[in-house]
Amino acid sequence: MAGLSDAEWEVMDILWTGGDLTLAEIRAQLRAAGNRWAGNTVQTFLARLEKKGAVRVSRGGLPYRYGAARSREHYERELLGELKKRVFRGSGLRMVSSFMQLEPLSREDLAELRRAIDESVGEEDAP
Amino acid sequence: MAGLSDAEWEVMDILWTGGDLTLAEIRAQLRAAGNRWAGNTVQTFLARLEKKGAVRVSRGGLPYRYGAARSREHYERELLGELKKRVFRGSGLRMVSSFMQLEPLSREDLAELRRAIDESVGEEDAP
DNA sequence: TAGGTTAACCTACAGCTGTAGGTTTTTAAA
DNA sequence: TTTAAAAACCTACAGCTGTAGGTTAACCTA
Repeated sequence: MAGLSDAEWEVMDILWTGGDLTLAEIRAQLRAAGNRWAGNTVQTFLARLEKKGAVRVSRGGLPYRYGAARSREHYERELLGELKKRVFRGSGLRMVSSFMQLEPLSREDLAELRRAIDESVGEEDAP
Repeated sequence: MAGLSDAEWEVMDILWTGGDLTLAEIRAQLRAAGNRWAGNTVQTFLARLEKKGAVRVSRGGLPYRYGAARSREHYERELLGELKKRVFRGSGLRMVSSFMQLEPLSREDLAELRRAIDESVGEEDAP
């Protein structure tokens, strides 16, 4: 209902790092990231994103300024939750370990991950 | 190009556990799993899945039998790879740790995960 | 063998997505 | 003040997705 499409993620990625931007600024950043859409394409996505509640448009003065209305984490959570349910039949462990099997992490990443786990366990132990 | 949609995952889930099944068997298993599609809906998805190369249809004798043409891992790999690139800007660590933050695992799962990590590290150390 | 039940096969249709092309309006510059 | 550029706004269209409804063909049963 409220998910983002591939192309919409690309636009939101700009907005999540950039604050409130004009169309020109968004286009410039997309180009810098290798994107080659025609100008109107971006506008279409911005309109759709506003309708979905993902983008907020400041209409005081032209050109308008576009900003993210919800955090990246919000959409990450949503996406990962759906993925977990749909593909990994509700098991977070299956998901994480499948991922680690299929896309092996470097030793440094593994070390960091273990730190994160230890932290998690620590939190659970806390009151 | 070759990804599965939500509904298609649901159908494939049956085929990945069931071997070569008839339509009636597939329908029964879907019903057992709580699915309420009309009969033809399943057939539509089977046809689309065959066209995509995900399902193999044995046409020797009626009723036909349907089976998975590619492994679940194949599609998991594809999906997670895309997710990693699109949403986590190529960082597996970011993906895994985001996931763990957003959908906390139980202590047992964390312990198991740590075992898996240790194993991974062990493998890396090997020749 | 005629009828009912399945399954195969064909068709449909609305909403979402990728990807724009026009048209109008506003603003800044000449 | 005419004019060009940018941006806003409207429209389009094909392919994918969810969700079926008809029609035909084949098999089982009475």
